Amino acid sequence: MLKKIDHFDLKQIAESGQCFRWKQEEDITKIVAFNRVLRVREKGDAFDFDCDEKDFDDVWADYFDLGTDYNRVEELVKQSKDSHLIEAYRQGSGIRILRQELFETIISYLISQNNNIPRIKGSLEAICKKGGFKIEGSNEYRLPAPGEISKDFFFDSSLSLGYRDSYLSKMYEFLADNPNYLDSLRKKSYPDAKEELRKHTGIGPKVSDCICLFSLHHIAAFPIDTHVKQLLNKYYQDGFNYEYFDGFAGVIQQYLFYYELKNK
DNA sequence: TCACAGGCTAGAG
DNA sequence: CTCTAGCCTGTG
Repeated sequence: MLKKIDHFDLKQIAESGQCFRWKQEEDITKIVAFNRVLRVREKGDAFDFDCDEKDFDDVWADYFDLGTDYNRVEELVKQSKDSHLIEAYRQGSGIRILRQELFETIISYLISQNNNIPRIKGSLEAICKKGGFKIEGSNEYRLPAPGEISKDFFFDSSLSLGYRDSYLSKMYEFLADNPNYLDSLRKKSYPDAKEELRKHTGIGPKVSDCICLFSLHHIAAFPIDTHVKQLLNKYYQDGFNYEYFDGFAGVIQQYLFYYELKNK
């Protein structure tokens, strides 16, 4: 089905560092999420999604954050008189903050610490394959759920997790014992969710913010990793005006982050 | 060889 | 409270 979507650029989103299970296959972007596989192809000024209307409305519209008014973000950026941000926005205005599945996001960002993107993707892929749960009608595997794996599952050097293996092991065990935990997280405010997530071994301020932003959609979250830290020192020596972007700081962070990586 | 990669923990001060 | 060594592993 064909859809026109504003502020939507597949390449920019794929390279914005939110998602580790998007794959580029020639002119098709293959998205693995919610235990499904979605193929998208650009067609002129529209996008061709290989799903029906109902699937799109039920699952993907929310995933792509179509309910958020990115025109308002655009106005905010343009009125900011922040020349660096305006340039960053010019190059990354097609970025959206995805609403990703909570469990998978927690696992992904536990792996992400002190790590690089290819290795993060490789670890996730290896975990999914080792789990062995194939997604119907595709060659992709879904992430095994808590309770579906053995106790020593992650202590396996072929997964390339390094010291993060015990973090994942603990998280899986915890969630298997606390089946309502994720729902309770979804109901919390941004500060409460951030604090709650930090109680787990392996989740510090940055990882917690990433989960809040890229899954729970707390747009005020502003994850500070090594690149954002550098960019803040470089362009915002007098301090970054978080108040001005109140409620949208996370989107702004994405524009700045994307620009920084792209022009390095 | 060595730093560093989308940080965090644990322990010292 | 703040500060930082050490941590798995792959890459250039």
